[in-house]
Amino acid sequence: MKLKEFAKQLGLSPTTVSRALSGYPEVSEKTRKRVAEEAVRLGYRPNVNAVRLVTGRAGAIGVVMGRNGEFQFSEYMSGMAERLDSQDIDILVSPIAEQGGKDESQLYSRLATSGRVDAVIIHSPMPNDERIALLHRLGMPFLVHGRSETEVPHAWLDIDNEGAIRRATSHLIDLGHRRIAMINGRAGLTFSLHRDQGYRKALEQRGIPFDPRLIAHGHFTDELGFRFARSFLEQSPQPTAFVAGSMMTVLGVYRAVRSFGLVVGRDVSVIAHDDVFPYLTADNMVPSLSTTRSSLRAAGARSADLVLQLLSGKPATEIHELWSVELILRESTGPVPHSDAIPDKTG
Amino acid sequence: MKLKEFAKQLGLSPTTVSRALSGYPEVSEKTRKRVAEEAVRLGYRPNVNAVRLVTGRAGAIGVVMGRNGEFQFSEYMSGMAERLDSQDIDILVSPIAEQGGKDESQLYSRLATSGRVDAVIIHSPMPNDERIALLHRLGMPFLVHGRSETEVPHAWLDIDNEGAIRRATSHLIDLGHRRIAMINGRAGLTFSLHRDQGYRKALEQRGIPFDPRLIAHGHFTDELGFRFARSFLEQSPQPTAFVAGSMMTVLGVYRAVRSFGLVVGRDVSVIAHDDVFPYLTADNMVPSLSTTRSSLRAAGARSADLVLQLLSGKPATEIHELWSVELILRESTGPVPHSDAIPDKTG
DNA sequence: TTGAAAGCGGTACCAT
DNA sequence: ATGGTACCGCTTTCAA
Repeated sequence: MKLKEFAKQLGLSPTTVSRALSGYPEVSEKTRKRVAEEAVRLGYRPNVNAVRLVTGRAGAIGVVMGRNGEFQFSEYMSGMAERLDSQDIDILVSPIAEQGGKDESQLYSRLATSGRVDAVIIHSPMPNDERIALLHRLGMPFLVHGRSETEVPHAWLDIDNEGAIRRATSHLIDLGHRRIAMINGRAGLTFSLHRDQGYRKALEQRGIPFDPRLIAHGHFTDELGFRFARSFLEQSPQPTAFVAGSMMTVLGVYRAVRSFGLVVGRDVSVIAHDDVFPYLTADNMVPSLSTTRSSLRAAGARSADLVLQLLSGKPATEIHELWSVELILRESTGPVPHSDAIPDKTG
Repeated sequence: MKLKEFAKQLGLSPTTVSRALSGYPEVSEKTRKRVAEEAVRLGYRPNVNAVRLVTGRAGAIGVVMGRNGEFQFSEYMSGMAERLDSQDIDILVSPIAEQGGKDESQLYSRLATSGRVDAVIIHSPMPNDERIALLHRLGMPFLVHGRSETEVPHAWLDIDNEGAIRRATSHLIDLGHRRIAMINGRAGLTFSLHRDQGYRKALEQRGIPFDPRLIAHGHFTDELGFRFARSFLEQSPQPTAFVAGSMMTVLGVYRAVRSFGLVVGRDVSVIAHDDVFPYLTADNMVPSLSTTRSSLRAAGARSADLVLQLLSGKPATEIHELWSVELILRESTGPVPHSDAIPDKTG
């Protein structure tokens, strides 16, 4: 059913019908109501492609997905979807090309110039991210999930990674830990850097020297969690605590600790960042896991909001949101067990 | 840059340029090459919305995401994205409405009648799935990831869930297990039913009575894996083996087994279905986990292929693909330990 | 308050 | 092999 046909059935002009459906004020209330009812009854829906062509709006937000299907992705997307449910806006997931390569910028150029999206959301930015410069140059509105340090103005939503890890590390220090190992995300990404900084600042505050042998970077996988944790535990002296980047990482860390005949929460403390997944929860781990927590789903929902604001004209420079992170202590963190623990006297 | 303007710069008509870019045969090779080069140089890209309007094709495939961000989602999407990378086809993730409610059918109607997608992919179908009837009625091409038992003709790609679980269960029986617990997916979904059938057939073949107290259904979460496994282990006699529906489930199962002071692979055997995730692997579990394995990423890629075939005119009734599943034995499965094991003499 | 008509940016039929 | 032009289905001036 097309507009013209639908209008004819109502005995109105396409113009009036279009206006009625779009909520223009000059249509009489009576007419508007009748049109709305009949549209439902007869199943009339505007052809989105015609609307998009004539209005110049795509009615879609682009999300570029990393190559290796990250487990965090669906949680974030669910949040976005939830928020956009009421709006008539689509989410476009882009077949992504190689990491940071030429292909990737081509992808963004294509997205921008072909008019299939009104805005783009970028994930896992780097401090000096090319994509940000590129999208800015192309004039495509975008939101950064995470942050960058580039001069280029950009809207962003991020969690306080530095603060979260600083508090987590400080807490471990308070418990008497001195050799604290850190299993962080991929090197070079802003959030990994922020977490590194949080870790180092906490040590610094207490005058504990930073030991590069106690820090590792890589994807958030069970396997890397295990391998890194094992290699740390092979050191002498052993670390007595771990700060892990994700729930998946922690699975590997727990296994590694057990494989050394040690007990998490007694011999070794573990704390990790939790993005809150319905299928894997910190409370249910044994022992239950102390975490820095921030809902990724909520971030997705809020991201959708912010993009909408961006599209309705709010300047990118005014869209900066930093979320604080909860620190939730459970059973996986405890005092240093051995007599060689040096109680802290400075704080 | 618009077609008209671009054509003028080349000293050609819009018609010729359009044809050259779309690879029509009647354009001279020389012209085609020049047009292609200049398009890159001047950055000309057809406005997709204009193209969509005039051709009637949306250039997008719709995927409806479940409400609760399932962890499998990103893996499947990655596969699709990988496959569609070369094509100029978008993936539209729909803000999903309630499970099977009116909202959901409205969502599909909207997708179908508004022309934003050329085809839709349906997940987690039920034996008599309303969505299938609906999409068929609406004339929207669709692929079912999984299967249904409806009369309505539909294209589908599925893995052999029944065969996989039958083999897994048979293997456990071969090892001497008689009380085998099954933690399956959500009740009512086709794949859960198929797995139930595989489980029951394996028992039947060996004359082992089916005990409804040994089967449970629910979401694939760590927590449910734990709770179900514990409640099974509280029974007397205890089950000596578990068939689990997913990698997340198995995390809970392992924990539950340990909480009873039992050892997986010695006191209790465990086997699970593995969709193959980069972040959580069967090989790395302790003990390593025996699995029925099938790549969800590959399924995503193949799904994209099949949808493309569907769109190029292949009848839905000719698109039926059933993938067999690998059975991979690792350390989590072993013979029944106790003397009360009754060796099987029938097979 | 309503309607007529001019596009939005392409594609593809019909000529040449 | 190339060009002129009538659409695709809708929004939005402009006029009534």
